[in-house]
Amino acid sequence: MKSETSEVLILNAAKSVFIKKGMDGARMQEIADEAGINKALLHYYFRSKQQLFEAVFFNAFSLLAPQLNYILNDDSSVEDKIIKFTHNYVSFVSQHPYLPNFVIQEINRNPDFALKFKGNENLPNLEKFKIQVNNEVQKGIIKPINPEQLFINIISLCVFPFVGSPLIKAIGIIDDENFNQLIDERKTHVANFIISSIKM
Amino acid sequence: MKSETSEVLILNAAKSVFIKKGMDGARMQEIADEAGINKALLHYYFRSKQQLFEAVFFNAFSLLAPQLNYILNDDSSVEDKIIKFTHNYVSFVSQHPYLPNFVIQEINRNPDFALKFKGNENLPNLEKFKIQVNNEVQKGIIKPINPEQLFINIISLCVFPFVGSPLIKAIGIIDDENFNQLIDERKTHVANFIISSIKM
DNA sequence: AAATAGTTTAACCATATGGTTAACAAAATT
DNA sequence: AATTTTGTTAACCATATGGTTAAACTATTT
Repeated sequence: MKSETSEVLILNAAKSVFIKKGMDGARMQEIADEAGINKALLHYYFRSKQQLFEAVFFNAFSLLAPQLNYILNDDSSVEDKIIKFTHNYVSFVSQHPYLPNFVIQEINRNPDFALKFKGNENLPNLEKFKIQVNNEVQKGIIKPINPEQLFINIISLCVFPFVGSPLIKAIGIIDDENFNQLIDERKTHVANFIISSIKM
Repeated sequence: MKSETSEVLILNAAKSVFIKKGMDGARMQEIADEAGINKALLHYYFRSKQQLFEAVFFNAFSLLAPQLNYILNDDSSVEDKIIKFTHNYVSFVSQHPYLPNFVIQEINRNPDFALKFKGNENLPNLEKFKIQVNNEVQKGIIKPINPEQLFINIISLCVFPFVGSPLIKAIGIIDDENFNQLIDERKTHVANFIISSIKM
C-alpha cells in the first residue's frame, strides 16, 4: 500500500505549515503543495481543516506533555530531579523550539482544547512532587518554598527563552549567534540557578 | 469634532479583537461590530487591515518594552533592582495578561516587524546592567553569574506564567482560582527566589 | 443660506479559500 | 480476467472576506 506514504506526507506538511502559521494563517493549498499532492487528498484522509489541525496539534501536545513526567514521577531527590529535568527539557525544546509556542497559542485560541485533555492517561500530576518538596523542606534539605511556585519557576526558566526568543531578539538584547550559545549554557545554568536558590 | 471618537472606538475594538484572535484570525467585520460602526469606516481611518493591525501592535509593543528599562537604567543595586522590577513587571503583566503572548506571536508570524524596531529610541539596552552585575560579582556582593542569563531568568520568571498559563491550566497543574493567588504571591516570590540564588 | 469639507453608511466587487464532485488510475479481491 | 475497493486528480462551488464606491448625512466655512 502506497497510501500510508501520502498520509504521512500530508501530516508532515501540515505540521510544518500549522506550526509556522497557526491554524488561522495556514492554507490547505499550501499544505497540499508542501506535501506535493492534490488538495482534495487532504480532505480524503482528513475530512476538514479542523480535523487535520487537531491531528497535528494533539501529536505536538503529546510530544510536549510527557516530558514533564520526568520530574514528577521519579524517585530521586528534588535536587537530582531538577538537574536531570532541566538539562533534558532544555535539550528537548531546543530541538523543537516552535512546539511550546504553537501549543500555547492554539490552546489560547480555542480553550475547548483544554477540555479534550481531561482524562488523558499520561497527563502530569503534581501531587507527588508537592509531597516530596514539602518533605525535603521539613527535613531541612531545601529552603521553604511553595512547590507550585517552584514548579512554575522550573518550567519558566526552561521554556520561556524559546517562547520569548522572538521578543528577546527583537528588543535587541541578544542576537542569533549569541542566543544559541546562551541556550547551550542554559542546559546546566538553569539547574545551578534553581538549586543555588533552594538549597540550604 | 466627533471624528476622534470613532477612531478611538475602532482602535479599542481592534485591540480587543486582534489580541484575542491574532492578525490572521481577526475579521474586519468583527472589529467594526465591536466598535459599533460600519466596516467602511475602518478603511476610512486606517487604509487596510495591515495598517490597523500595525497601529494596535506597535501600541502594544511600546507598552511592554519600556517597562524593561526600569531594571536597566536605574542606579540602585542589583538586588534592589530585582525587587522593584519583578514586583512591577508581574503587576503590570497581570493587568495586561495577553500582551506578551500577542506580541511574541505576531513577531513570530512576521519577523520583519523586528526590523522596524531597530533605531527605536527607548529600546532597552543591556550594557549598563551587564557592567553592574559584573561589578557586584567582582566585589563579592553576588555570586558569579552571566548577566545575560540572569536577565533572561528574570524575564522568564515574570512573564512565562502568563504566556504559558493556557498550557499550565490545560495540563491541569493549576486551576483558575489557584492561578490568581499564585500570581499574586509571585510579586514577591520571584524576587526572593532570584536573590536567594545569587546573593553571597 | 450656500458651499465646502469631513464623516458615515449600504451596496458592491474581486478574490481567496475550504470543501465537493465526478471521473480516472491503481490495487486488491473474486 | 473481471470486479470491486482504494487512492488521486482537475474542475468546480459556495461563501467569507478585505476592500471600494457612490451617495447621504453632518459639521464647518464662506
